[in-house]
Amino acid sequence: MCGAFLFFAMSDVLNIAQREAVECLRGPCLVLAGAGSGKTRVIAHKIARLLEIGLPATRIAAITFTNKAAAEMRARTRTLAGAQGAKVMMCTFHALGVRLLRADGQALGLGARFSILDASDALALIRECGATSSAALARRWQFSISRWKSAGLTAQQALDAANDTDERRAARVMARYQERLVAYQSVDFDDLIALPLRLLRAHDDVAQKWRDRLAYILVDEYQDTSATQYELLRLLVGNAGHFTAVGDDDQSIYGWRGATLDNLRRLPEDFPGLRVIRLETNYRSTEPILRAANHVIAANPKLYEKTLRSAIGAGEAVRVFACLDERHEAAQALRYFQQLHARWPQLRWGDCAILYRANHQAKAFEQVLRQAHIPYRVSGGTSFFERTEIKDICAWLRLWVNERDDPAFLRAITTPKRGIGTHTLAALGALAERLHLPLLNTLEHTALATALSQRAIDALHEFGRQVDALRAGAARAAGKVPAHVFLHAWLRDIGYEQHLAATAESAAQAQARWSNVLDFCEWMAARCENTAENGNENGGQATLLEVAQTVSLISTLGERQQEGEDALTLSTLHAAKGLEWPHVLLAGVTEGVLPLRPEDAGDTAARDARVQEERRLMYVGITRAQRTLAISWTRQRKVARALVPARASRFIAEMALHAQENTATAPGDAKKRLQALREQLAQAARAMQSK
DNA sequence: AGTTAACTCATTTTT
DNA sequence: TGAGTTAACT
Repeated sequence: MCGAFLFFAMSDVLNIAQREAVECLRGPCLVLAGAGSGKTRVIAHKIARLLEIGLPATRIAAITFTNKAAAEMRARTRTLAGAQGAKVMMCTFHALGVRLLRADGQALGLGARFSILDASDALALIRECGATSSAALARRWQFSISRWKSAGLTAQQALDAANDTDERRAARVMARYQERLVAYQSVDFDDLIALPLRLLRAHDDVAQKWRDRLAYILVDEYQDTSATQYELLRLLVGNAGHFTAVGDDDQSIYGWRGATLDNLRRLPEDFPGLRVIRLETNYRSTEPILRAANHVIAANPKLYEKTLRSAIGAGEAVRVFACLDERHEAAQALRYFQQLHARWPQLRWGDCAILYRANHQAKAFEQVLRQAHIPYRVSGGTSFFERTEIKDICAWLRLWVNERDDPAFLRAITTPKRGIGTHTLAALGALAERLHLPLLNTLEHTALATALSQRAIDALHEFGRQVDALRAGAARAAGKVPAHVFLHAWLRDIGYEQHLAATAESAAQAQARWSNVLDFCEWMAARCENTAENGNENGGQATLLEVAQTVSLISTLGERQQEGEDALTLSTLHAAKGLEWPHVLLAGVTEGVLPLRPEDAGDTAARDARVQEERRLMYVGITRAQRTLAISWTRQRKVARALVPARASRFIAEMALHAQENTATAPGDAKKRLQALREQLAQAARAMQSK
């Protein structure tokens, strides 16, 4: 029985609900896809089906939240539908926004060659506009500005609506920030949603054009959409509403970033013809794990009734560890995984994960794992594109694309160092301001001769020449010279490797950074080669340019080195969404940690909302586990600097483990079950091979 | 420009 | 408590 189910799960045969979701090809469709219920499979099959009934690939769009998800979807679709599948537009909401703005931003006064500021670029600019040295204050402003923008407010409207001096100050910072963005022809992440929305609202012809172009839209992780994204979506699908939204209200964990379950609530009202299809068969986890998950989430109010059923069947009971403190917890965790390993020698560390609420909780685990020589990797951390060397290169690319990007200019002109200091830049800045010109266009101005030494002027001219070389070289190279050859030549020209050698703290660091730069070039070159097939009409000519224009939207370079590596994963619950492991330990399931300080939230309603989202976080954590799940909590927790007594999270009680836990299966028994499970897996694998 | 000393802030972070 | 960042000094 189990073997049959596993075989079924692994093959690409759809179950009844999945088939229903795939065949619902006209009008609005909501697929409520529980954890592990095969939603990516459904999306890929649905795209294949749409192509099959004759919809051109270029008229289908599949929208995701992460580039990783988009890449995964593309791979799955390509497998199913071949080259046609690869031509479907699969991108993030933000990348879609970029396309809309590049094509039609003119209507808003935005040229096609705008720069995209990532979160840290934007923060730096905001800080400058507010003339503050406090990072915390700047971050608060950024948060306020982000909220206002997402609500579609202008700086003036924000100022009018401001209630206190703090808000008024933030609104004034926003006004300056917006002016600078316009001057620099730059947009931030929020603009990538807010501006396309404004565009489509204000220009019906543009909206109509895109509605005609995008005949069918699929949205993944629909529960994570914000109000703005929903509005954009509504304008794009129009009244006919040929779309599929795939999501799970129980896995909505990004409320603090503007995601709202209202979008799920409103869907049946806004689209009366909505078909709602539930995927409730879970192909990932054993019964005890899903029972725990179902029990926990049952404590939340229901938006859509849904219960996960395991296709895998019986398994080991969920285990709970009470620990004294974080160190003890780490020691227990280590012992637990070592025992698993002893019981099951073939266990790979890559099959194991420790999940927790906040990043700092990783530390204790890292310590014990390092001591025990167990390989591990911590998910998250500084993303590839946040690294200085990559941001340096990106500054040059931004400047190449957009000559008005002064922040990029300032970064590029000082990396590598070329004897241009604050004095020279101040003179340049003053002149640029007087002439209302971008910094790049004042380099050659004769007026500089009076203020600066010949040496400084020569340095400026040399920089200008290098930027021109990048431009001209890129134009000539387009389509002829492979992108990486061109990029390497250019890096040599600006002497970037020497710059790294001169600025790094050690030779090893310089080497590591240089290899990151080379990886980055390789990555861009690879993107150039397949830009054409990613639903891009004007492929060929300007591809390196296009890649350069969108690098800000990417945070990771993809998993390459991890392939051969067998390491245990340490991850936050947020970062674990969408992933799965055979063996999972949920750590720090302590009241006050998960749920995290519910008493901090304002009134009762806010507190309830907080606990509900934390409960969904717990639910996400539980449903990451395939075979075994363990939970640990500590009798102490840190508040500020002090340790205070703590108790088990309310979520542990809600899991209703008593029956399973107290009659915990004897070790021998558990061993047998695990053995049986493994045999079933092997059987299923054999069955697939022989097929 | 580089180094040290003080200061700040601590939840999650797809783009 | 401790890391990470900034500011000031050399």
